[in-house]
Amino acid sequence: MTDTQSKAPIGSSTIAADNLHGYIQRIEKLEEEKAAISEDIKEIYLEAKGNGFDVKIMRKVVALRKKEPGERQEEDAMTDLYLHALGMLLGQGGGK
Amino acid sequence: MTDTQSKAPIGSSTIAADNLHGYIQRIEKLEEEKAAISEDIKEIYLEAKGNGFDVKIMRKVVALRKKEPGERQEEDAMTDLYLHALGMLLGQGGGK
Amino acid sequence: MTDTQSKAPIGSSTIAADNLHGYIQRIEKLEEEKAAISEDIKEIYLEAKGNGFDVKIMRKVVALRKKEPGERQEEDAMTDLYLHALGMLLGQGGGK
Amino acid sequence: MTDTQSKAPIGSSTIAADNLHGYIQRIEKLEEEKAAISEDIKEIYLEAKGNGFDVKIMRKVVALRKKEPGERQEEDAMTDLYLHALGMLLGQGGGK
DNA sequence: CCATCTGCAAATTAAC
DNA sequence: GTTAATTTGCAGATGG
Repeated sequence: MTDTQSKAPIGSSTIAADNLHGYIQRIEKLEEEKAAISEDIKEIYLEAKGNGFDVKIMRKVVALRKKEPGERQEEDAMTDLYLHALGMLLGQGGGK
Repeated sequence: MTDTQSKAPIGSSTIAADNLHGYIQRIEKLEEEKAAISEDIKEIYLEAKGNGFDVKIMRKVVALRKKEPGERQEEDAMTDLYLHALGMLLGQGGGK
Repeated sequence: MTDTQSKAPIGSSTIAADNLHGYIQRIEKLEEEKAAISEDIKEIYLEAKGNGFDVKIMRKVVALRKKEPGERQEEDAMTDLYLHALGMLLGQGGGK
Repeated sequence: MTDTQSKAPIGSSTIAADNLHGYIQRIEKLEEEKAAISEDIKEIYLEAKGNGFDVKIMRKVVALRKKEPGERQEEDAMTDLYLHALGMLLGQGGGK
């Protein structure tokens, strides 16, 4: 197994540079797509605004709907955590 | 009364609610796509890392390429100016 | 009123450089203090751990206590927002 | 059995709770101080901005000064290497 | 237009 | 050493 293959990224060969190029290009492509989507979202908000809706509230609603499921998870995690702590206080294994 | 028809969700709440729903759904769909793309980007960085590249530097490179050359130079010049004012920048050629 | 006084920070005079120096020094001083406090906090956690407590849980508890008051505010804000949205749907002022 | 005395909050929950309380209080006190310092720092940046300095650049400068010179050069060299591999870095002197 | 605030992305740091 | 969590910096939006 040669050095070129195993690890060394740049400096030893142009293969590494090609790889880097590939990675960067793929990333930049995806970032463009992401930016385009952000644009689309903004346009929808504008359209909604044009139809009389309140953009700020809409954003809040979207944020809320995104959070709701996660919040339950967080609560569960806290419950587990408290149970764990309780177990510790009542004499279970030496607190880690 | 033209107000009801022409512009507003107001007054005919069902239609308004439907429209709102539509907007929200379109937005949430797009946000999902955006999140998926972010995931893809992260994976590419991971893959690159697995092949020996330095993720932090790659991010830096991507950021640099995103900036207009002029903007970049301006920022660099300003930074140099500040460093110079502080008595740093003793002539270490390296400059990023 | 001369240029030196009004705005231009660097390039025109050494006064600006001195000011910059002062700002940076004050900032760095404060950041050191901040880092020292972070160290102190870490030590307390270690001490607690040495006495059998679970550091991860303690961190969660501290975080929770920090959030609790704010969460009530957030809930209130959301309630207001919903009331507002409801008002909008029922025919009150044209959504901005 | 010395365990109860020597090490653990376990088994004597009141004492443990008291200890825990003490730790939490000390931590919260320190975190308040830390937050206050962060506020002070922000104010200094604001003040500098009011006197014509560029906050973003100042942050950059502070970050640069925090890094070991060697580390900094290494990072810069690596960035150059990557940019070079991508065919950029055509000789535009400015480079920070 | 400036300042403040929220939400997002990145970097640093801690836990495993 | 790698994932996960806290913290920090940045950008866009909002209100004065």
